[in-house]
Amino acid sequence: MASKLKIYNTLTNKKEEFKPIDPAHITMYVCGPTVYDFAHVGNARPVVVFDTLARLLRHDFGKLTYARNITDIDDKIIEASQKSGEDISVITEKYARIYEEDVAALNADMPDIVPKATDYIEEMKSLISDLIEKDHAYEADGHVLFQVSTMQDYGGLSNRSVEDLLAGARVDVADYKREAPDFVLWKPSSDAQPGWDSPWGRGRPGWHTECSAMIEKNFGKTIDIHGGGQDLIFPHHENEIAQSKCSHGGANLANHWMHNGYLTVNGEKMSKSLGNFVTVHELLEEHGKNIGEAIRMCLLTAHYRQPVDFSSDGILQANKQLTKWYNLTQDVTATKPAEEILEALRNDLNTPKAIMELHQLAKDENRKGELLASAQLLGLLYRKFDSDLTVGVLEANAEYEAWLSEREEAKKNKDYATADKIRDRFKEHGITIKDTPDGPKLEFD
RNA sequence: GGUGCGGUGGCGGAGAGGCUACGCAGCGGAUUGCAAAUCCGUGUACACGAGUUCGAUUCUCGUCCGCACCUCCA
Repeated sequence: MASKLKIYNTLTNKKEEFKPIDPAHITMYVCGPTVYDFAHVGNARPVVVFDTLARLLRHDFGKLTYARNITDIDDKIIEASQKSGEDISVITEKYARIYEEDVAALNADMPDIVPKATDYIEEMKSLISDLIEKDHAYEADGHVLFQVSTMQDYGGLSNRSVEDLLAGARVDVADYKREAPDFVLWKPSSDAQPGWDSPWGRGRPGWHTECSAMIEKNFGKTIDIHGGGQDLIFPHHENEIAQSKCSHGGANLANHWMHNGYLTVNGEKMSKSLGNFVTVHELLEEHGKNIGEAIRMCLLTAHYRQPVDFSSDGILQANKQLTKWYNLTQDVTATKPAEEILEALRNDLNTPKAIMELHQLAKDENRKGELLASAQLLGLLYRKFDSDLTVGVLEANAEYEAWLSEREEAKKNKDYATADKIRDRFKEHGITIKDTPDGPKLEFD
């Protein structure tokens, strides 16, 4: 299918026409979580962004293979294990499961492939051997390091030059490194640490190695799209490129590199280290699973390369809007996504514009089917309508029921003083009563 | 210091060289016993300075400010 998709490519810092290697089969890889803790809303942003892109790609091209990895071997995990006394596999399996549940609540489909780092140890080892053979890597003190200066165009993704990196080393350089910017491909493990036998002794892979190995195994040398958060541009993606290119005779690892902006809190990046994070899990616990859709909508209200500021107010506002649309499309059958929406999305995934178009469609009596189909392309309005969609709607309760019928009675007798008194009584309980054509409804304030 | 992304109405947030989205809130009105919901109406905002142009908020340069990466981080 013909598509005029344009995406911003971090490699060139330009918006470019998307040129698939094989238009009949698109390949995309996105960096996933390191599973040792709950994912916060910032971690959820790439999930939602690339899930939305995946939906568009499937719509436009038909076949897409989308991979998102799970890092299940990492120093942070080892640390967590030593702290809690739990086995590493217990920790990683637990948090991988929670991650999948949380992400499902955001209506992000499971990727086609979810490779785990520990399933690719052999592939990583052969990549490392290959790099040593090609004189791009060297062994030192139980480590294997990639020698950055052996690659001429290192730094192309993040616009850094090897000279600058050599000159600007600010951190203490480990003494086994030949040069400051060299990075670890393999590191030794103590007996207490998990490790695998290798030609360089018992050890474990460095962080960047897994993605290169997984991509090669699952897709080959070059994929269409590689995605992740902006904080991965350097050093993670830069180093992936270095490893893969040097091993593959200069072939591009990915033709298009896409990076989403941060989720911020009061203008600052949401992050573990700043402590200003909110986990998806706790939001779901607090507001119910259905709030996941509102979180998704919030994340889509800003363009993916722009920062989006997190606030619970924003989520509630999104929820309100979704409820309106659900009401509007109650008896509607989805038809086809509107051309306006597709056009917006094909322009570097302009989701804010797409949402604006949803508002327009909502105004048009004759385009409800398109509204629904378009929203679903964005991963919204996917649930069957039911009256409990509203967050905070109360369960039936004998006492409240009694008050309600008392009030209905008063209303029937035009005894509005009593009716309003009962409304005030609800108010004191933090509940707002709303008379609708279907009878009174109660909502938490 | 290097690299990148930004500064748009009360808030959120698109956008294009000239036609100045959209949502929320606000205000006015319809409707409602009153509210809620709904519907109608209502707002010329684009950091600053210079330049290019018939015309710039949109292009160029400079200034100021914010955020981020350069160390683990989506």
